Amino acid sequence: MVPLRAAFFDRPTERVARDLLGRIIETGTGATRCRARIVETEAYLGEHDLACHAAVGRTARTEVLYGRPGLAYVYLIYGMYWCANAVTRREGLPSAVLIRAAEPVEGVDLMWKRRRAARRLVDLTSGPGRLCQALGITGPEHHGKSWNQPGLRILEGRPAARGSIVVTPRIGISEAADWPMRFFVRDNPFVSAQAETRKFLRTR
DNA sequence: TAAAGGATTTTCT
DNA sequence: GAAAATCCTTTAC
Repeated sequence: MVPLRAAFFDRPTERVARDLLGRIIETGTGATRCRARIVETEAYLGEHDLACHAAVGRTARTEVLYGRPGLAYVYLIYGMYWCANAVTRREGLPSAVLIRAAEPVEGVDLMWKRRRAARRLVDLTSGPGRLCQALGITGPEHHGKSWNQPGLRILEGRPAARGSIVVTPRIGISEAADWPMRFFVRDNPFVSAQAETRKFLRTR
């Protein structure tokens, strides 16, 4: 399978977020290779977007967001979990897509080992922290690296059909004006079980 | 099923 | 010192 190239990520962030649905995220090589089909993403648009880490400007933490399209922005959340993003748009424009959920397609045994708390299959990769744990993505190992290299890749796969994609408005899940746009595959069981998503699915 | 609280560390006020 | 692009467990209805 073919990895996505930098040009894929050098486009408006919302476009990249939508187009990543159905693509294959891959970690490891040989016996440790794991693959999963991306089913949920979020768009963080830039300094003007209060939901985006780059809203605070250029700091040590946000430096990678200003980097080349196609880099991995990996950060620690709540002191415990890693979250993985793909940097979008040209160098100097700080924006990224958070990969929130995926559907395991290869290396599932290893995912079960890494996700000790998981009881059901959907617990493996339904959420940004869970996904990183299942795939073995960490800041020390992967932050600032390219998504197009052995051991850390996003492959072309087959993009999700347009009719199967749901896009939430920035205002629509919660009242917060700084809520990000969320993109996901309709009715996919791996779409994050986060309360706001469930609420949105019920009321639409 | 839902709501609440704890874990744990970095970042910024 | 508080909040954070989260997850897990416990407790309550």
